[in-house]
Amino acid sequence: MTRAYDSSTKRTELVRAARDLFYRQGFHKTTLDNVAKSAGVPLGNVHYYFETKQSLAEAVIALHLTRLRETLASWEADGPQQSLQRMVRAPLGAVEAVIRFGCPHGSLCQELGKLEDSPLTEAGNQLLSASIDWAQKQLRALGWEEKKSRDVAEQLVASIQGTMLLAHTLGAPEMLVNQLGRVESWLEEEIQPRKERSLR
Amino acid sequence: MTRAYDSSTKRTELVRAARDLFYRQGFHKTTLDNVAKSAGVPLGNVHYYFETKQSLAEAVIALHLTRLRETLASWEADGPQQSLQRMVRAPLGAVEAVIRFGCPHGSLCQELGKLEDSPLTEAGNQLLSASIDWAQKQLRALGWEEKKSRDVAEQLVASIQGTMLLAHTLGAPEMLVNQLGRVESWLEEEIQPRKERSLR
DNA sequence: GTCTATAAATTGATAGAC
DNA sequence: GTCTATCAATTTATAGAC
Repeated sequence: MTRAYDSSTKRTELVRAARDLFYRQGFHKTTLDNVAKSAGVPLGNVHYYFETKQSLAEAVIALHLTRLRETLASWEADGPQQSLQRMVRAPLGAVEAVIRFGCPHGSLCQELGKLEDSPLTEAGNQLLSASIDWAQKQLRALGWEEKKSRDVAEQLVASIQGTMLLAHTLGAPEMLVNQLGRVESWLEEEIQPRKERSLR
Repeated sequence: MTRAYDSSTKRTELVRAARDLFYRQGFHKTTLDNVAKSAGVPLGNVHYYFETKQSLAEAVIALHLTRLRETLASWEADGPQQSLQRMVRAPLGAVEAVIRFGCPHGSLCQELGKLEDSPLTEAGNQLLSASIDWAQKQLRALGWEEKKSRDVAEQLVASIQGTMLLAHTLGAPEMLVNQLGRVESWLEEEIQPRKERSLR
């Protein structure tokens, strides 16, 4: 079955369960039995919907991508600057999860990036490039040139990702809040520089 | 055997091999057989030196920490500002590895951070906190106050980590070079602000 | 200390009944 | 389509000879 959208409840439920478990335990540590149990499906039945664990992972990434694109689009209502601010603040909407498990996209990319010649590696990088491209688009909408908008978009996503990694590793929610605030201030300054910048 | 330093060639060789494989393949994907073969030691012999895979991982982290502290100390010769510059530039000394496998510390922390109540999680976070603490020490040596030096040290390490994650995930060495250059510029500006900052 | 052989458990994947 | 039962391979860990 190769439909882009599958109405099968069990298939959908398997992908949802896998996405959750891959986030909380990592891809390699999660077994098909874990996924099956979490989805309320017998182990053997998993292979009716997904030939291999890898193809299940591909469906998980596709789900991540769909959700991500929806989320990014939903941030665009009030103009580019507001959009970027929402991106920076997004992790604050799930502080506890970020502290316990890190970034769902970033941690998955780390893990999949170490596979050799796997389609999963390629699929995974879309999760980060989608965010960078979107951030660049916002900066372009502010009238920025190609090169500078790309540079700042990359720096922005890197800062957010690095902040989540640190706060997760050190188990420090207050660091997440504080450092995302600093990223936000930095971004504001990039967009609207003041000649005499006062310390906040 | 609980010696801090063990002259046993085979034990040392096992830890070295494990460190390398954990970096290139990840912790969960690496089997004890992989480690044994890479170290030139029979599988069964691994358990003479390390009771469990976890205790082997603890030794790997201890090795990382020892090396990291040596490296950080080696950067301190020419004053705080030079020290921090060396930290930012450090990934440039291993571009290919960073692109293929990410940051040895960051990727390990991501993976170990998802274990539940494991001593490995606690051990892993020292890899990042050691870098933050060291960076803060350099800023303190520049006369900075406690709070601001902590904030900037965290932001610096987060930026470097995020940059490595992005460049690794997207397989983009030029991004690593370019963005680390931007981090360096940002850091210079933080340390020696110019009233009228010219675009570089 | 070092090694071979193998146990014990896990896990991705398959077969085949219903 | 759904499920049970199980295979085949892998992998952590142990036993015991040398």
